[in-house]
Amino acid sequence: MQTRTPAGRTGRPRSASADAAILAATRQALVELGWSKLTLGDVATRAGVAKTTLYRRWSGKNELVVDAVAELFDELSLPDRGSLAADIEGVVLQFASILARPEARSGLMAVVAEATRDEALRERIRASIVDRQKRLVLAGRSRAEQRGELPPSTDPEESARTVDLIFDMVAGAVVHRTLVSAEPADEAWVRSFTRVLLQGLAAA
Amino acid sequence: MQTRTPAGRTGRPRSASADAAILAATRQALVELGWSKLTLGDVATRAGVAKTTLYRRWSGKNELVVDAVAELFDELSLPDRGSLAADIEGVVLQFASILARPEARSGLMAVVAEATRDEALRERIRASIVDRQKRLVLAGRSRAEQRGELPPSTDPEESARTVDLIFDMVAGAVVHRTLVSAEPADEAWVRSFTRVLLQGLAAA
Amino acid sequence: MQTRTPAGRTGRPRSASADAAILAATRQALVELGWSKLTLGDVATRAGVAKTTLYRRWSGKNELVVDAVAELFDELSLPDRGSLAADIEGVVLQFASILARPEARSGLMAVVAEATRDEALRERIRASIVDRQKRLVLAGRSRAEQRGELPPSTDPEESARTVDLIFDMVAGAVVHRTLVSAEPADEAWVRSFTRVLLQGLAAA
Amino acid sequence: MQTRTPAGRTGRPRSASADAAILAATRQALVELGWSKLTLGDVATRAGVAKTTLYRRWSGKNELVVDAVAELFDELSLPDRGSLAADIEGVVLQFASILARPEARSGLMAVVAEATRDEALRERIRASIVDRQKRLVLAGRSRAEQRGELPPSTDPEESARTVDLIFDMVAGAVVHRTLVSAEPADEAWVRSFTRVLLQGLAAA
DNA sequence: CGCTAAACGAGACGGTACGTCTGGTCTTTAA
DNA sequence: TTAAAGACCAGACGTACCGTCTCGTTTAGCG
Repeated sequence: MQTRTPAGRTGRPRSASADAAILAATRQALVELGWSKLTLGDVATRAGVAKTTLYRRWSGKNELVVDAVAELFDELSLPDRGSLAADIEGVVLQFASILARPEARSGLMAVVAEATRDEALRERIRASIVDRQKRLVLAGRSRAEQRGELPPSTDPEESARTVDLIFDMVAGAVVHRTLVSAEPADEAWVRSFTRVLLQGLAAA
Repeated sequence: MQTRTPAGRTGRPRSASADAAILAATRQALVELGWSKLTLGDVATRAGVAKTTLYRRWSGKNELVVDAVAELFDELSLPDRGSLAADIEGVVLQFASILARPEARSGLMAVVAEATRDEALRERIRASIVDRQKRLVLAGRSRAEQRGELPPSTDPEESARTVDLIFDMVAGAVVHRTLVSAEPADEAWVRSFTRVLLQGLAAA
Repeated sequence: MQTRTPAGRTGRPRSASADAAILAATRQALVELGWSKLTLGDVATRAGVAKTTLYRRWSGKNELVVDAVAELFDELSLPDRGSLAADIEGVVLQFASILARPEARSGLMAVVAEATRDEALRERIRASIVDRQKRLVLAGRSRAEQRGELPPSTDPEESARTVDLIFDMVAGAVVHRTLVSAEPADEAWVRSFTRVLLQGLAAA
Repeated sequence: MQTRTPAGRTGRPRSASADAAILAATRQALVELGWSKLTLGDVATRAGVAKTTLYRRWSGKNELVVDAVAELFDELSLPDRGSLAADIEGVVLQFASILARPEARSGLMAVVAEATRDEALRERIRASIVDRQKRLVLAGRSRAEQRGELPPSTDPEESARTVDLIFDMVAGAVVHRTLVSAEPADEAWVRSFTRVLLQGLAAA
């Protein structure tokens, strides 16, 4: 088993492969069982790891699931489709396709629910998932400015507010469509939604 | 404890007050403990009721919480504030204020998370909560048509699609703002959001 | 499953058959595994009972084993073999044959060892096992007095001291012979031992 | 840290002081925790030694405790008090005073209990503790023969049987009095016991 | 002197049992 | 028949030790 250099000096170093195996096992268990029937003992067994090894790295189910789900969103990218509207449609479709995967659906919503009572968990979600993907909004605007589709932003505070609003509207609408209304966020829906969003932003 | 006449004739009748006591106890437990630490035994104790009584009426934790949360949304109404934009701002603010309550936050998100793996639960949520509140969107549009702010709708299918889109955007954005971004959906934010939404709908 | 009337009024009564099944399973596990490898989870499984049922009745491994072992000694009796010496030989042989059983050996010594650090356990052992069997010494003396082999006891305190001494000598010697020296306490040994004991008591 | 020459040739020699530190730490832990709550990790920590060092020298908890307890009995000696009876009283009192120490009580009984299911451990106990102390019985008889209190022994086999019987009676009675009856083996008790034992042996 | 090889401390590893808690069911007496 | 009470089975929880294993680090004797 491969190892990595630990912070401290002495003692057997932690296995690096164990982390990856545990996160992969967590996602697999989310697919098969969902969040509420996922048990850490089962995850450990699937990962070929002892329960103690799992608890040595994560303090509980919520933290583990956040990390397992966060990795899923790293595959998001901003494809260059020629126009701002098309770029946004593209990334919204990618987001919808991730949310269509069962490990993302039940994992993400469950930790968000738990986070309503746990400030530390909320912060962990924001750091690992939300803020991490705001890069997409920023990249989209910067590319649109280069194309001349948008004027260069002047007021940075106003700009940040707009980024947050866009993010809440995009993520919120896709999540609600997918998970609550339980309808697919397909191309037609994404096109309608994107048109409303962009026209509204342009007019406001 | 008061009783009501049951359908059948013989035997001890079911207590009518038990239902209300159980739902109230459930909301109280959601406030204090959150969904994941809420136990049915504890709810029964708080309600002054035996566990068997609880199981006789609800099949499990999820169903109970859905009913307990659904009652919260019945207080939503569409105030007449003079214009479509103002009406929408009003109802969005009401929605945000409900979501600010802890029993709604953790209860709602948790059952939505569970529903990702449970078709029957998803249907129950849609019936008890979502579809039940679409009346607000319909009432808003009908009032706007009467005021002449909107032309009368012609294509009923197109109309239903628009209602769904509005609902996903409103509910999704408020939920994401409140629970994920963990920022308050205050008047300023609601005004910005409403403007983008209405302008976008008008242009599209 | 049979039940017995509980102290309280309401609620499902405890299963009486569970007690017997658990004690029997404990003895079986002592035979197969010994004290240190006996686990309460395994005992529960053998008894066809949930762990909670076991913990509801006994507070831990030691208390359970004391009760399981105590039952073994209830089969001791004082056979009438015609003379004091022969009676004593008989009961010592019975005692040795119980100690030859593996469930008695490892169970008894282990709880005695634990009792060195646990006053409550020591008291439980004395009440359940030791004092309970002093009846044999008393019965033996009373029968010997009736036969005229011993004069009637006069000083009750002196008499109690003698009973204790006899008990310590008999039980101690048999236990040490059987468990420490690991030699069988067979008829020859018992005869030698009994002769020394009785002659010594007679002379002193 | 001091070292002793090992059997092999090369490599770092084992630390001699580690053995003593470990045995002392074991006895200390027996006093504070008793056998069942004594853990090898804790003993290693107390001794200022790594767990691996401990396992390099002893194969497990039982072997370690046997060695730790065996050292306690090496301080037994046969004082010359002028007569056989007095000599025996003296050594029985010494034995009782060792058994009054908590590290001896819980340690000794626990390993005896374990030994009921472990032939190798039983042999180790007999070699390290029991047979090692039979020297006291032999020394006592030889001194009594020199004094003329006893005739010289003729039949060696008969003689060995008697030594074993004496040992079982003495050790058994003191252990039972101390650990099971939980009464002190004080001078008065020892005198009563010794009188019965010697008179019995003399008569038989 | 440096080389070699075993012993050292530290601590992570896969396991196993702990004693507790919860979920959902069942069995009693009382209303 | 329903209610309250509480025992029941099943199984997950998070912790503690077990005995083993890998590290990097001494520390002796031999060349």
